Amino acid sequence: MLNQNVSNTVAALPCTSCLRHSACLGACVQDAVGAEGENACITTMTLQRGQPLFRAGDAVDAVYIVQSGALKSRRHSYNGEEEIVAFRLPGDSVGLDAIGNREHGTEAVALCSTRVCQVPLTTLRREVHASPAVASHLLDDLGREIGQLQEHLRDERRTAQVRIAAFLLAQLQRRRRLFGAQIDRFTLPMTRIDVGRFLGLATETVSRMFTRLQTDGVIACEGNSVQVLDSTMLARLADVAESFQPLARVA
Amino acid sequence: MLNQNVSNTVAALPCTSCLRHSACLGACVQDAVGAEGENACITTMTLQRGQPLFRAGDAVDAVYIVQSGALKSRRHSYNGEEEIVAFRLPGDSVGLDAIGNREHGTEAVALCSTRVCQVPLTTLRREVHASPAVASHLLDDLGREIGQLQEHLRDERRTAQVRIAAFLLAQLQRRRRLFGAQIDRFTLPMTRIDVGRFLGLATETVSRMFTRLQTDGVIACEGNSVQVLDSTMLARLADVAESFQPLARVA
DNA sequence: CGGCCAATTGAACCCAATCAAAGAATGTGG
DNA sequence: CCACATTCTTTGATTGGGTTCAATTGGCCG
Repeated sequence: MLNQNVSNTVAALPCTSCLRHSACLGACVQDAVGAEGENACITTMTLQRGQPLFRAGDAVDAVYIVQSGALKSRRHSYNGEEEIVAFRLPGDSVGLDAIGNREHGTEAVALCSTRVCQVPLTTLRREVHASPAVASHLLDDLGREIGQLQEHLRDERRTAQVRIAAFLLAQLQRRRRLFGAQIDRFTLPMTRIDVGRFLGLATETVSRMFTRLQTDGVIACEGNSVQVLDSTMLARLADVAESFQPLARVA
Repeated sequence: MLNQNVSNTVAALPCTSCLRHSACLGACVQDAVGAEGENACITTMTLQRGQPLFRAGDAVDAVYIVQSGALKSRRHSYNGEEEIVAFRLPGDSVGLDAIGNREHGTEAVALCSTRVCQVPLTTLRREVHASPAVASHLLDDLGREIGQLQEHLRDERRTAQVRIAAFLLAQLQRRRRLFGAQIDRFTLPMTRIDVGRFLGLATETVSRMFTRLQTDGVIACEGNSVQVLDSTMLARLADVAESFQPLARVA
């Protein structure tokens, strides 16, 4: 969509200009480092659509935080097909999944014009020891990463419609957390193809589920802009849809 | 199977008696703490089959390392069905997925008589700051946790037979890494039901795939003891089975 | 022995993948 | 600015793999 010719700029912008400052690992590191080390620590860069932040096999030398835009973390299966492991939205850390490794196992690609904040790994490792706040923040982000993956595993047993509903809700919930507005109307930064490769569904199935949700009056969408008309029904589809039975809790 | 009446014993055994000492996070912490704090730091406990190490909702106050036996990390879906997130084998950390949270989101249950080593979270957090080795080890274990979850996500697109083959290989490879023997013959600590709830398959499908692998001469199994007859074929089923096509690598 | 649980096998059904094709949207080059 | 190319999206028809339902066997334990 917005495919301006923005080059891969690296600037020493102050991280304090970031909207997500309070919840940002990078900002936390910067506070620990102190103002004097500002320029040596945090840098920002802008990626255009399709541009990789890092590739699989690249050395792990930094962690990134999304300031605006969106990325997908992906890898390729043995037959060469794209598998999307996670979408990275503003406030998310990128590259944490390679911590403990020398090389990245996945690659991160911008879905649209995207600004990220870079924290060198040497700085991060140093501050983990120096600052309890940084260590705590890092563990929080890692825990979030694990939690999201575990949540994603739920999809294994779900039907296509439930997966789509849960996916939309996840997008909603995360956006609700980040901002405080635009709850019922937002724009998906990823294509239907991306959604399919994230959820393990064929593109056609994704499309069909979107149209079904539309005909059922749950959502209205035009292209990638989605409006939630009946959030109650959407939540019911995502959660309770599986438990219309008396639901006896297992001991 | 082996369901002796072993009670939940807590003893101050020295961690050095553990076979997996070199690769164990707990041992690493103990080295950092020093010998004098030995008794106050690391304790071991034995669980019998079905006994929980911790439950969902429990306060996160320790991390555990499996010394012998096996556990499953599970939770319950909205309709009350068991979802198995991971199996924990000797050398694995248990409870790391809740780091960054106050409460456990999953519960860990022993699959058989199991001995685990307990590292209090206060000790761990303290040593993360004090010892670079502990910090590095912790990040390694967290990275492994994330890597396993990402690997598990592959299953989404795979057929039942490929899932089972990959599952057996994962068990094999991990056991091969841990010990140095029993490569082609081993005993699965989990039931077919557990395998199904881990892989997102019906129990009947798991059973069918096992019998198919048997009739194809890939494995021979009697109960939970599995013997791999044709490891090449097993690996081909798990990996290459998806790419009998000319396989054009995506750019 | 009877009850319980795990495992196995068969038959019918169902959801999602696949194949096929056309339309919409976006970007490119003349 | 328009024609063309490419990618994305949508819809229909068909197929297939896995679930579901159902029945049977075998082991373990009270």
